[in-house]
Formats: sequence, structure tokens, C-alpha cells
Amino acid sequence: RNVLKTPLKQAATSQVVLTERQPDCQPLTTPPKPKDTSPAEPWTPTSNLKMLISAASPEIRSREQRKQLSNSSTEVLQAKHCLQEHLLGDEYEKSQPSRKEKSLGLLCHKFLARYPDYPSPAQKSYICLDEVTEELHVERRRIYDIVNVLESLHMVSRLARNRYVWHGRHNLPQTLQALKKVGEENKYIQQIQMIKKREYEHEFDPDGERSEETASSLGSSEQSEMSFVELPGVEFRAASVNGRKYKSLRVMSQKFVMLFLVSTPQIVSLEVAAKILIGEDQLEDLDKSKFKTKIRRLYDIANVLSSLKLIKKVHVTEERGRKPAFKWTGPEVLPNIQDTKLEATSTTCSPPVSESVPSKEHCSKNLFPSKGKQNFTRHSSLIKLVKSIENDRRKIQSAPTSPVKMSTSSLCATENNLSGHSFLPEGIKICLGFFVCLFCLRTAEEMQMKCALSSPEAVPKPEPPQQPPPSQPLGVCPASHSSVSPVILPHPHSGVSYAIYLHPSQAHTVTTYSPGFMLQPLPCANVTGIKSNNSKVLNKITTEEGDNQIATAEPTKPLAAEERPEMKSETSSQRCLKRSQALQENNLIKRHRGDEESLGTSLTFFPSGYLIPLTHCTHGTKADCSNKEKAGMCSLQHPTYSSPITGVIPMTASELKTVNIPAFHITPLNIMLSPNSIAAAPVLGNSCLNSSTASSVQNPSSSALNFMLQHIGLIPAGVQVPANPVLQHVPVSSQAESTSHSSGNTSVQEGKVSTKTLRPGRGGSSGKVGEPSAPKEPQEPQAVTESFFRTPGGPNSGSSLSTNSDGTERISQGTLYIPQRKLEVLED
DNA sequence: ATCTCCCGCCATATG
DNA sequence: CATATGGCGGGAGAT
Repeated sequence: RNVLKTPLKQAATSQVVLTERQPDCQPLTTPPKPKDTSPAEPWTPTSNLKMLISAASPEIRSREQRKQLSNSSTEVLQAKHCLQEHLLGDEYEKSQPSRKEKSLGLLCHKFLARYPDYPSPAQKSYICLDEVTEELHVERRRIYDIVNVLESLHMVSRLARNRYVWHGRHNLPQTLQALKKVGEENKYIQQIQMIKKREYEHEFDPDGERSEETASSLGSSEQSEMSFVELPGVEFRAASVNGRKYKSLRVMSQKFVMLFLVSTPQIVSLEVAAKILIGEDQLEDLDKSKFKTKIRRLYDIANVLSSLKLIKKVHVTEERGRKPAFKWTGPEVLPNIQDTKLEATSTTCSPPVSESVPSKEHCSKNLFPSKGKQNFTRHSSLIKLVKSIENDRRKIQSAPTSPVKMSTSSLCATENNLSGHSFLPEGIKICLGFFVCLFCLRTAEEMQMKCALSSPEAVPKPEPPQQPPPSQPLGVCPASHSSVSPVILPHPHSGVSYAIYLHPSQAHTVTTYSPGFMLQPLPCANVTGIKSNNSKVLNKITTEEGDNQIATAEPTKPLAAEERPEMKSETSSQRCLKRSQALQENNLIKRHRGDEESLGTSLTFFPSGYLIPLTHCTHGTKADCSNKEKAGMCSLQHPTYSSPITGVIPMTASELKTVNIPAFHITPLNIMLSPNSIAAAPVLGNSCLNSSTASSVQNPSSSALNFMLQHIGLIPAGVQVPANPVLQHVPVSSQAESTSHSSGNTSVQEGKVSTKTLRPGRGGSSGKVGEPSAPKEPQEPQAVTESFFRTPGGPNSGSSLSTNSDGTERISQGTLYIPQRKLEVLED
């Protein structure tokens, strides 16, 4: 019926009724809220209940829940009634069930009250949507809104239909870190500036023709279409929830958060946020309705984030007037402990370069739909992918040195500025750069075949995939193991690794970023994806890898490792399938392009997407390596199809070889997790290292730490010596081992750090969380960072921000100049 | 009037 | 097919 109107608030009169049989009661038209003329009327039983609930402390609530799990609902209802009756007589005026009482924010508070901020890892709390909806008396739809946002922060993760796991804030630090990094990679700062600039221009000429440059530049930036940043322990469980394209609210939420994390004043206006979020997929179309919708969604998200105390509402006043905005009040994302130190020492040092986090630790998985066919729906994305690839290629070729915009960069490319980086307290940082990407190979055999043939076509398709096109082989070679399975989950416990779901378009990027090592050797395309700037990254990564391998190799525990893979494989098998499908899709794309080989190769890679911490690798690596080398050789052969892009890559062929080969080998190893880790983290492991660390002997975290340490130490070395990473690394590795023993200390430290980090989160209302907590002594690694990469682009490549005392911020970017404007922020 | 944003229809996804 | 999810936008409160 055309006439649907929102049900008037009156409906609220009896929620119970509402929920149960609301359909008939209400006519379609929105019942105008009965003016609360009648004081008594206004509140409904529900409202009372709500009030009570909200009033009640969480503990009480939880207690109640426990007591009456099953029948609680009934009881509650009864209770409500009682209350109602009693209350009826009373004055309820104040508690009108006003709209506010139904706000998402309030609902979210209630929701959050049900669970502890930092649940003990030991016992996981599960969330049953049915229960929640019932207990909170809300429509399911609302709960989804909340859960989706929480999910974007990895505070919960979905297990299955109706079922979520509560992680609380344990993952928050990592998540924020990751988001910040991705935000930086996406160049949101620049985008924001662009938008502001545009507005500014508008003032002058209202006509509104936009300058092309602005538009174009902005357009290019779009690409990160939809990617969902994931953490290791929190991946989408069961194939069930995976690959949905739909993560839009989740993705929006993450992006929104990213904006805060990258913005200097950490204040983001809804308008800007909406524009950026829209702009990403569609070049600006001033579609007003779309904008409105986006704003609505942002409010929804903002409400949840506000309940989490991550942001608060403020108003910014510009020439135009005051606009709604939000200010980040959550924990400051620790850029780096070390950095902190450095800064303290001399802030002045390196001004311009924006410091970014080291590399991306996350991996990515494809977002696309796993299901092959239907997925095609996403064509658009695929197309984009192609487009973006081409663009990248073009860019690279044309001007390698110039700061290219990384498109998708998102994930990968951090800017050149790694200088500062820090080591994250949490596993995350550690992870950086240390992961290896696995590729999903269909079967080892397949791979081998491919390798042998080196010609793509030759490959027969092993499976009967639905898709006609035979899968492309991954360029990578595989391994000797038959089960190469792909996917391994990163070790959840350690929390080290994390994966990102990528949009297809980003795939190439990912590869890139991902520790490049992974990828191989061959893949031109991948390489291509990398921005010229990134090239260094690549090297770096590679280097690290090499180190890792070596290091890892020594340690013992091969057995465990091997076992692991298989076990996991099952789990991951699903994923694999998906990936394979994805691959197929990719293939299609390739064809599209015509440039099958180069693309194909690259594409192939990304499916794998998972990064694994080298740490886990055991010596097994070595052996594997040798075997693998063969494979590597294959890849090497690729020259055949060297793509143009390849040329672009900074690395020399020799370098590539070195690096790559080892990497591959590593991969398999990685897969195998140490037994400990596995045991510890059954499934979703949460990344609370702390707790686990302390108690369990085996605990994975320790291994993680070791791993981390190694890397840290190693990295620098690697960086410096790109040419022959392996050799250098070796020595390091030995050290690493030793380090591991001492892990105890480390682990402790880690725990401390994390703890600290976490605390601020909830209770702390204080605006500035970010104090450098304690300058803990960092792990050794300071040296590393600094010169990591120099920017090829030159001084301008980065963007720098400076804030004036008055709050005005100015940003200087290479070319882009944005007028300064004054902003006043009003807090409500 | 503008800012917020609740509500719930209905397309999709999932099982 | 029945449900579970969640995009989306109308239009009702709050200011």
C-alpha cells in the first residue's frame, strides 16, 4: 500500500502488544503520537520495563538473566505488568516513552550492559538474537543495526544464524589500529580535504560546476569500494556468514571510524563523512536522496559508537553555520610505542612525513561472493577491478616516481612513510609485515602442473568447477604438499594476523601489500598493483619474509605444524572453495582484458588472501623450501609473460627470485600452527593475549611474541638489505630463537600494554585517551623504522598536517591546497 | 524549519 | 520454502 506511514508512537503504548500482534492493531498510517496529553498513558509497560532495566545495574540484570534464563521472558512480562499497574497510578510523566527511549543509542546501552567489556577468554559469551530481542523488547531489525556495528569493530562476531559471540573490547585496540592503517592507506585525509575544498569553491561560485581536477582526483580515489577489515581471531565464522557483499553497514561503520582515526582534529562532520562514503563508490553524484540515506545510516552508526563511548556528538561551526559532527573520544590509536618515545625526545624531528603504521598486517580475502554464479552480480566490481588495474599500470608506467594514488591502496600501501612506526603492543603491529600470504591453490597437483607447464593453458582443470574456464593456475607454485590448503587461519590467539576482506578491485593491491613476499614472484600484475611507491614496501616485506623463514626454520616443532594444516584445512576448505570460485571469476575478468596471463597470474593470487604469521613456521620450512624452490623456479620462468607492469617493479629480477621463492616455501609452513596455538584457540580465538599468556604454559601468545620479536629485530635488517634477505636473515633467526625463550618477559609486557590500552576504553570518559601510556620500553626495534623506506616520490609525496593553536588545521599535500578554515567545535 | 533517526517494508541471503 | 538479514527511505519527534 502506498500509504505506509510510520506507526505513531502511540503504538508504543504497549510494546508487548506490538511485538506480538502488532500487525492488525495498527492501521498503516502512523498513529500520530498521541500527544501525551494523558500523562498516564504515555508510558507503556514496556517503557517502564525499559526504564527499570536501564536503571538496573548490569550486574543485576545479568543476574536476573541467569536466574531465569528460560522463563525469564514470561516473568519479565509479568513483572512489567505489575510494574505497570503500580506505576499507572503514579506519575510517570517524566518517563514518556518518548522517541528517545527507543533510540538506538539507548538500546545499544542496554545491549552492552548485558555483556562485560572484557569477557574472560575462558568463557565465551554467546549472543542469541532471539533472546536479546525478547529481553530488550525491540524489533529484530534494531538489533541488527547494533550488532553490525559491533561486528565492524570486532566486538562480536557471528557464528551462525541468530548466533553471535561476544568479544567485548579485547579486540578494539587491534581493530582500531587496523582501521587507522587502512584509513591512511585510503588517503582519507586527502579526500576530506578535497571535499572541503570543493565546498569552499562552491562558496565562490555557487553554480557548482566542479573543477575537474577535483572530481577526477576524487574519482580516482574511489576504489576501496567495499572492504571489510578483519582481525584474525574474529573472522567470519562458518562459511555461513562469509562472503556477503552486504557488509555495507559494517563497512560503513569501519570507514566512518577510519575517518576519525586519520583526521587530525579527530572530528568528522556527518556531511563530510557521508560524502566520502558515497564518493567512494560513485563518483559524486549529487544525488540528494542518496545523501540523505547515507546520513541516516551514519546517525545509526554514530549512535552505536556513541554508546560505546568512542565518539560524541559535537557541532562544528563554519561560515555557513553549524553542522553536526562527531568527535572521537575513544582510545587513541597507538601509533607506536617507539614513536612515542621518539617524539618525546624530539618532536621536531620529522615533521612532514606522516607516520604511518608499518605495513599492513591484514590480509584480505575476497569479499566477493563465493558463490560463483550469482556473484556475478558483482560485475561492476569486477569491472572496476580491471579498471583499477589498468589505471595502476598506467600510472606506474608513466610516472613511477610520482606519487601515485594508490587506489585501492587501501590495504596495502601505506605510504612511504613508515618511518615511524611503532610496534604495536598488540599483536597486530607485530604482525605487520610478517605475514605471508597463502594462496589458495586448488590442489597442489594443479599447481605443480602449472608450474611444470608454465603455460597456463595447459592446465587441465582438476575440478569440475562450475565455471567453464579452467581455473587458472596460480602462478604460484605450490607446494609439494598435497594439501596445500589454503587457508589458514591466522593464529587467532596471537592476534597477530588479520585478514581483510577485499573487494575484488582491491585484490591486486592486497597482494601487493601483503607481504609481498607472498606473492610471488611472478605475478606481474600484482606487482603492478603496487604503487610505485610501494615498491619499497614490497622489498621490505619480502625481506622480512625471508627472515622469518629462516628464523622459523630453525625452531623445532615441525610435527605440529604439519598436522595443523590439515586439520584446519577442513575448516578452511569452504573458504577455499569460495576462493576457487573467485578465482574463476577472476579468470573471466582476465579474459576480459585479453591479457590473460599477466592478469591471470595476479588475480589468481589474491584469492588466497590469508596471511599467516611466520612465527608459526617451523623449521619444516627449510625442507619445504628446497622442494618448493622448484616451484619457485617455475615462477621464475614466468618471464614469459612478463607484463609490462613487471617492468615497473622496482625490484630486480634477482631480488624477486630470492625473495619469492623462499616465501612460498614459507607459506606452507606457516600454515601449520604450532600445536599450542591450535589447542588454545579453537575457533574464534580472541585475541586476548594477555589472559591466555599468563596462565597457560603453552600459550600461543608466547610464541607470538617470540615471533614478533624476531620480526622486529629482523625487519630492520631485512629492510636494509633487500638484495639478499635470506642470508642476513639467517643469523637473525638464530637470535630469534633465543629470544623466544625469554619470551616470558616479553609476553608479560605485552599483556601489560594491552591491558593499559584497553582500560581507557570504557570507563574513561576523558577525551584524550591517547596519552602515551607508558613508554614502555619498546621492544628493541626502534632502529628499524626509521629509514625504512624512503619515499621515492620525494618530499612531497606525503601529506602533512599541522594544527594551529586555534584549531585551524591546515593540510599540505603535494599539490592539493586547501584553504584554511576556521572551525569551532561545540560540544553538547 | 532543521536535525535526528525510528519504523518497518521488502529485497536478499541463508539454511 | 521459511527465516534471517539488512538496505532503504518515509515521515514522525526533538529542537
